Amino acid sequence: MPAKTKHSNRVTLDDVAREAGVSAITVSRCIRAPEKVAAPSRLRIQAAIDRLGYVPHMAASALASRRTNVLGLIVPSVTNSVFSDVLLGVYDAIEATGLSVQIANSRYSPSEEETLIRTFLAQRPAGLIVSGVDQTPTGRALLEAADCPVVQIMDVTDNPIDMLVGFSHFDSAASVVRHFMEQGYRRPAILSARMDPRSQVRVSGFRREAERLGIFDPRRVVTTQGRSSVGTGCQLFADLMARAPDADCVFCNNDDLALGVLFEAARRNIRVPEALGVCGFNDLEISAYVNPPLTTVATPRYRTGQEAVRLVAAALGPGVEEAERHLRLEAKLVVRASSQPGWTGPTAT
Amino acid sequence: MPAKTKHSNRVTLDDVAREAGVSAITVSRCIRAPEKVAAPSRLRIQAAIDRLGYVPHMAASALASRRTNVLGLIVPSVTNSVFSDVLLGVYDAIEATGLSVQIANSRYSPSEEETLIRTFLAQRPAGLIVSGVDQTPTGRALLEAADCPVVQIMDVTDNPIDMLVGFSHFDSAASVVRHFMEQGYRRPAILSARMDPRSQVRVSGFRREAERLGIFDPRRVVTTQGRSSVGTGCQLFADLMARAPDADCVFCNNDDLALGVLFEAARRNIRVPEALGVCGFNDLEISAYVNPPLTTVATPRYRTGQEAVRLVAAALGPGVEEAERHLRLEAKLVVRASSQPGWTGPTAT
DNA sequence: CTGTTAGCGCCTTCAA
DNA sequence: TTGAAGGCGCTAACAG
Repeated sequence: MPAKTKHSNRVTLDDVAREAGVSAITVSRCIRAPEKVAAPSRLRIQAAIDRLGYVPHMAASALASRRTNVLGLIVPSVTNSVFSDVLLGVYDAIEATGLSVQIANSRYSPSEEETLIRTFLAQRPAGLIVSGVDQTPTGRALLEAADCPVVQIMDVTDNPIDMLVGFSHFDSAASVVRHFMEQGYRRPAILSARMDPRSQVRVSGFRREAERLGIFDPRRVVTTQGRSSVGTGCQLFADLMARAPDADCVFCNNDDLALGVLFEAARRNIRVPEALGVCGFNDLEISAYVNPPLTTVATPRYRTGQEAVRLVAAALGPGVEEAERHLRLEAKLVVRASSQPGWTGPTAT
Repeated sequence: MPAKTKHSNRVTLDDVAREAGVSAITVSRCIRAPEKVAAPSRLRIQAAIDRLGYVPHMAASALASRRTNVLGLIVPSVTNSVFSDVLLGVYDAIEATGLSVQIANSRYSPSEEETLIRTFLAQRPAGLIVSGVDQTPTGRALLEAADCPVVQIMDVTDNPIDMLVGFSHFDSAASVVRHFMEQGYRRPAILSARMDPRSQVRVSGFRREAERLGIFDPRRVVTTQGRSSVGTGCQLFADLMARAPDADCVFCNNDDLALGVLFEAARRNIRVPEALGVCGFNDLEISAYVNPPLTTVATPRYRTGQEAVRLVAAALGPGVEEAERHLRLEAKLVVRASSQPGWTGPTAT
């Protein structure tokens, strides 16, 4: 039998095997489970690997073993710091698992998300993490049929696809309204950009609670389709002042917007929190340092990423208890000066 | 509902072929180059694919064709907005290419980066984008030996590995010193956190230019190993005030730090820009909106991501002209109120 | 335009 | 502890 002709100059398992004087499968074992290979062989193999600069071929490995170590992660945005914090949690948690993350960006588009779900599934991922609970029907069906663990994150729902790590946007928004009320504010406004499903839920949470307390006024709801940013916050606040100058406090659907409101209010010499209470959403790092420090809702973004990975890893292992599959985290109101009229001026932190 | 499924009931190309009454290779062609398949067959195949819910197996495809469509991207941080903007550019540019991005996070560690280079190479990526030009010798050797296009981004060097898209950190920093000088400041300070290679170059750019102009004072160089953040900016500024209260302007190695300085200065009733000129680096979105608006160096992050992908795509196609392989972008000083003593108070934007 | 023949590089199974 | 045989699902290179 003629020697197999090699069409590429790649170093393969066979090359290493020959170099080490063992068979290919032994090299394979030596890489995946070194303890199952005798020490002498192991040493020779390792030496051969180093000498030849062997790098395993993942695709071949995936094909033969029918599994990949790819954890797919679909987020609506890579720039939004909300999701970059989730990423951080994911990356930190992934280390212990031997999995590798692959991020995809749906740009807040359900149909793009569906395409990405397809793409990921084509790679037979070890697991999949998707953002939110509002997949398209087809996307949902694909995920339900997927033979890998699936985790929905950043929101809660009554009928998750598989596993879930999230918190209630509705409740968070409602708690902000109550906080304003407790601080003595009576004419709350809400500012919101890009109306993705979770933003919408926050808006309705705000509305419901305000209605319940008898302090809702539709004039004080200002939204835009544009993406959320500090600049948008300035703009929306200007719009609000034009439409409903009587507003005495404002819930911004995220911290970017709230920061914009703070800066714009400063320019207009509107005193926060005396003349205007401000509350954001997410608790970005900067929010604690602006003047006045921003009251906001701290969302468990890092932890969400971490836990999602943990759930996938657990599902890949022996068995998961049903109780573990749905993790409802808490988003906590962090009260700072921007919503406390009793505040007395800038102080060093 | 998920997991634990027996792994033999996958729909394969053969299943589709049988269903459509053609051979597997025809189905394969129909997916990759529909125009090379007769219309009737194509219709039957498409119908079969839909009926069976066929999803191609990437690993098998990669193995057989000896190529993947994975573009590996190694960044030192996923949360740093500098890199998330690069990501945005990458994602926007990738669409036209049919490639798929895979991000890895080196956490500013050269050795982690080396590991990631190995991991990526194991997947036979279509291309690789790495941050900076300071890979470990081994990492560099791996990349030089890689049989795929490699792009270094966010910095410049005389001997790039392969292709490059970046700008000069040294020159940028020097231009900031000159700007301060022109505005009448004479005792410049520099604040810097996490001393990654690019930050270091900026510090030396600042130092050299200040020395050249005869206004350098080592007391006014304040650095820390911690990661850069708004809080760190507050802290470093406090340190500076303790060490060298005579400083009349400060170059912050990035906008996070500068924002912290602005907020901390406000708390200390230090007037910017009259008593203190402030300049940041990167031009984050928020910097234009704070009070006073922040002078900073606008770095071409989005474009860097875009161009890097374009270079890879071009290298994958027919032929690239040598001239195209090294792209030196420009980082531009954006002068705003925080460094212009002539500024007269807050104004709406 | 379509099919046949061979692998791609690795891992599973089973035997030694 | 190690090895031999076979195949994972797909595609390059040729025929037809």
